[in-house]
Amino acid sequence: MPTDPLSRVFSALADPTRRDLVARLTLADATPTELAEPYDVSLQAVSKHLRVLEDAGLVSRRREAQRRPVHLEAQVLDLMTAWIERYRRQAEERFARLDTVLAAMREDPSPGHDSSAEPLPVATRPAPAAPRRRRTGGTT
Amino acid sequence: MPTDPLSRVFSALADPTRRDLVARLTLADATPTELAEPYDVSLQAVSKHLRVLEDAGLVSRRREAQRRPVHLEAQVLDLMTAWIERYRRQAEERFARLDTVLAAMREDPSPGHDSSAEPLPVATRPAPAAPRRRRTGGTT
DNA sequence: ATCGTTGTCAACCAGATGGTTGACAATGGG
DNA sequence: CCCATTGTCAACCATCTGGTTGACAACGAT
Repeated sequence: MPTDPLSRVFSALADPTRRDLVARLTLADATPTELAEPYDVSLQAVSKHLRVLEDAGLVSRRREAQRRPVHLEAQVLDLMTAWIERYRRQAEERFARLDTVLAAMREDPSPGHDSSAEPLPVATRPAPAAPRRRRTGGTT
Repeated sequence: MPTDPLSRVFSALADPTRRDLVARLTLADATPTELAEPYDVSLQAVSKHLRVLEDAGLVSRRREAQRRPVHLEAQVLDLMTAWIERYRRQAEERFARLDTVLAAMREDPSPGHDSSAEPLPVATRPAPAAPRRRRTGGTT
């Protein structure tokens, strides 16, 4: 229930219909009936989808006579972009670091370290708690 | 089942534990046991999470003695970024267009329009109350 | 005042999801 | 050869999800 915001956004966009709704709402606000028109499901179903999007902060609804136009709140997308980019970048850096280490090893092959043959001590270190023993690693 | 790739990726990242797994894997490959260590769930549960991530193409597993190191495949993140950015940009363009229209209206207040107080006729048009037919039953 | 249109709420159902425990496959160390 | 370690598979369970239908709330029109 009190699912964190990021989970809600990802979850909201994990459905093709909801992604399509978002896509269409980038073009213009629209009412539930209009939004439902192209799909082969009941208006109620679409209403539920809209609720999910609203709970995720992706859309807002205002009241306007009988209709309730839905409006896209695109800023929330930035939340995801931020997360994704952060870790994509981090993954890239890891590769860069790994290259560096490999290069260094090639130049100075002094593996005087414990025989534990940790091949990529910097970039590959997994977790601190585990009985790290050796990591019979392939040199990739 | 044959859920589309994008849905699988979004869905995979809609879980905090799985996002954390991804985050940690940006730092280094790791085995399931190592990955499971910080969480308060069984190894089997983590194994399931990893399967979800694998099905989404976010990680790969290789075999290495008894262990199965998990490796992050960060490219897949680009899939999401592409989707998000596309529609974020589209939403922005819509705002830009809207500004243009508003500016034009200010310069050339060609009124005559019914006083229907539709403040944003172009970009916001939720539709002219068209006699949209009801969603007659199933298009099997 | 009543009716038609629009949309939400409620109850219900089938299937997916996340967790559990127990069994067992795979592999290297003794 | 046997066993300990590592991880997956299988069955089971509770909950969430997306869909349905039916009722009804809100509002404008007549």
